[in-house]
Amino acid sequence: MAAERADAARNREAILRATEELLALHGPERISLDAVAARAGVGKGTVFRRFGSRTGLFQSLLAERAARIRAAIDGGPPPLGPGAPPRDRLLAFLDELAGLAAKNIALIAAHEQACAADKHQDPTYRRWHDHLAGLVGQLRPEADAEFVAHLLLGSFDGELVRRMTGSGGVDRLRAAVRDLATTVAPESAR
Amino acid sequence: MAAERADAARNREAILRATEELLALHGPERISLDAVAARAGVGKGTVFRRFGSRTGLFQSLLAERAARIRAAIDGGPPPLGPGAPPRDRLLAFLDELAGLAAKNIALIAAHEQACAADKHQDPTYRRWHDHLAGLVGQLRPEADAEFVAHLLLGSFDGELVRRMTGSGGVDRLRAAVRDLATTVAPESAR
Amino acid sequence: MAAERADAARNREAILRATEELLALHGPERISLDAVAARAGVGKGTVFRRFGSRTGLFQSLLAERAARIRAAIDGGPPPLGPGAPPRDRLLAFLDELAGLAAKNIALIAAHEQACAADKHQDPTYRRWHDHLAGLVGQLRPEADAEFVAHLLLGSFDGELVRRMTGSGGVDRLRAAVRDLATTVAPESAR
Amino acid sequence: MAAERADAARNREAILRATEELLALHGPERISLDAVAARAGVGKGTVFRRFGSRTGLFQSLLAERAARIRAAIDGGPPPLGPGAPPRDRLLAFLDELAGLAAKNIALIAAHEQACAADKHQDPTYRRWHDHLAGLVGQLRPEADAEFVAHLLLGSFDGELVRRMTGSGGVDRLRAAVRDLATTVAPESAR
DNA sequence: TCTTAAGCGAGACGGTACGTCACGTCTTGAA
DNA sequence: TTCAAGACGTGACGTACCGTCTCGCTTAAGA
Repeated sequence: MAAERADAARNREAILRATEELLALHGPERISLDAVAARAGVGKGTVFRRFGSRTGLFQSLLAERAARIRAAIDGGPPPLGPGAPPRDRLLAFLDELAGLAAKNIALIAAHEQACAADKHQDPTYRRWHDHLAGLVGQLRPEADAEFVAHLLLGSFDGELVRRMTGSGGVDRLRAAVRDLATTVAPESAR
Repeated sequence: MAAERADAARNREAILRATEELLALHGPERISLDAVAARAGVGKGTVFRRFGSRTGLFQSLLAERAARIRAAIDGGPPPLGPGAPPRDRLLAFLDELAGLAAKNIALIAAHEQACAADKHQDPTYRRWHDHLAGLVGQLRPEADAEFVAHLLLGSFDGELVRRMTGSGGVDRLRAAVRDLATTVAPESAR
Repeated sequence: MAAERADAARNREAILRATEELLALHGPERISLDAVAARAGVGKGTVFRRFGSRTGLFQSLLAERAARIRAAIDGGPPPLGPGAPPRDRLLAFLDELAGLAAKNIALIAAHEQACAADKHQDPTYRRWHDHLAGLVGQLRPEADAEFVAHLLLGSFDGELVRRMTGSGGVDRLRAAVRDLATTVAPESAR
Repeated sequence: MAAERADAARNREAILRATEELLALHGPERISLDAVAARAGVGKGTVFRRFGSRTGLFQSLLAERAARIRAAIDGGPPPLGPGAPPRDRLLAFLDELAGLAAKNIALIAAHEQACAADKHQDPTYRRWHDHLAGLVGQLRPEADAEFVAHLLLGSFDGELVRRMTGSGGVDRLRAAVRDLATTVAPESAR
């Protein structure tokens, strides 16, 4: 795999930035890829070459936003990173996701509508899910960890996040998620 | 309000049946309303006259499928209906939903993609949510009942249900939901 | 065949007018159907619904421009219409075409590039060709009338017309065509 | 001007041969330069470096096919070459073109669609046209030789040639062209 | 039973956004 | 350092499908 060409990288960046700006301006709805291309100053074909489809574009953008969390989980310091007890990691991770979701409501919403049925195929979602399932498996071996992990991630559904932060701010979301995690993994566990 | 004309009722029925058949045949993806209209043997305008939009069509279909549950909740015998302790009602309700979801995966998926951001506006969803939130509020007054109710309903996300029933059958889903409910509302509660 | 809907007719007209205007403004090259749609104030889908393709659009426009000639040939007064001797009809027809071509260079050029290999399928071209072939067949029964008719229509090739009228005006084209016709059908014939 | 490098010449040849083969295989339509490059076993950039554009490629191929005629006209033996009376040269030249066209229908068609509006700029076409115009000018000084020459070349339009040879074989085309030439330049002339 | 108008059915229509295609360019690596 | 390979940028094209609109017909209520 050769390195990405310089112009390709530049355009990739421009497209992602344009998408962000449009999300900020118009909300998640009806952001046409034509508009993205126009704002990025590239042709529409370029958008499709780079990202394959509407789905791919939003997946890439989400992956970018989530890169920091990903790094922290894989090799960062505890409690997010490896080394801390599972319960602490779980709480820290969900708290981190809550913060991310609250700051990226529009992106999350757009991502959801674009990815639709492929939600479970999205690399970022899978990573989060696998991480969660691993922790839940440790904390509650008798539970259906895969199922519980999906449900926990349901906390960051776009519409739900909008409602929660709309009345109560990010703190309401954080508290609710924390309470949920505490229920799933009571202090007695580990 | 005059009674629905005989032909109108007949067409309404034909459209719902055609939608079901297409869902069964092709899965939830890409069922165009043109196809629905064609299979129902009616014009496309009729579909929109009856159901308003793609969203409305799937909402109506879901409402139809959920009618039995609705009746049971509102006035049926315990434990689903009024009268039983909240914890029993919760478990019974979620179990009922699991059965419904497992039998209507394609419809659920189509409903999700059609309703997208309006999910929380759907009458059936709202009814389920309000019912759940009420029960959760009784069982765990300190929790964010609204939030928890949404999370619980996340169990019946189309893609998730497909995965669960795909490996483990409806029993896996039922067990997981039951376990979840038990966690949220431990026997000690009430 | 039901009558064309009122709005459809209005849009059809708007699209044709927009095409004309763009042809007049930018010449025959690179008139995108997006631009046509935008100028006509309709969606692109409408253009394609009405005219099927780029080819169909220009064919329709040409047919419109040629309608007068068509009517004159089919039922107008001599020498263009029926009744006059073939030689007179031939001369009159070619003269008429020369005038039409000179006034519609941009359209002709666009039509050519759009229709490309389908040139012989175009209804207007076919009508002209058949008319010419009929006359030639009468005037010179020994000749390959079909072939000659195509050749004569070659006089109105966009690029050629541009060159002829560019240096010599429409009169040069008219004279050359007349001379050609005289050669093909000398006065002695009929 | 340095001699063409050996590999460059080899590539040039490979590209022309690949183009011919694709023309023979798929007809004139939709031969993409990507396909040409792939079949020639070279990169697409090489095609463009050698021939400049799609237009240039087909022009070069046509020029190659027409090289024999070109040599015969410029310095070959009569009646094609210099020395014969204009009328004989005209007839011989058109007959030669008819043979060439009949054998290269696909190329001619591809050439036309590629060159489109630039038809008159093509070196081969210009050479033919100038040659014809010269002869016509001698035979019929009173005629618009430039115009007539273009018209005569219209005999070798791809679609027309296809039709003529399709029903009647190359002989029909030859006869029609000969008859045409006889009309333009009757025996009495010169 | 016949008339009539209100509602309904059918599908043509308008529009938006998507993804494709193939041309011509340009960067990168190899000779 | 020059040239080949092919990844890249581009934007027009045609398509799919949603929701609207019009027109002709059916139904049901009144005479």
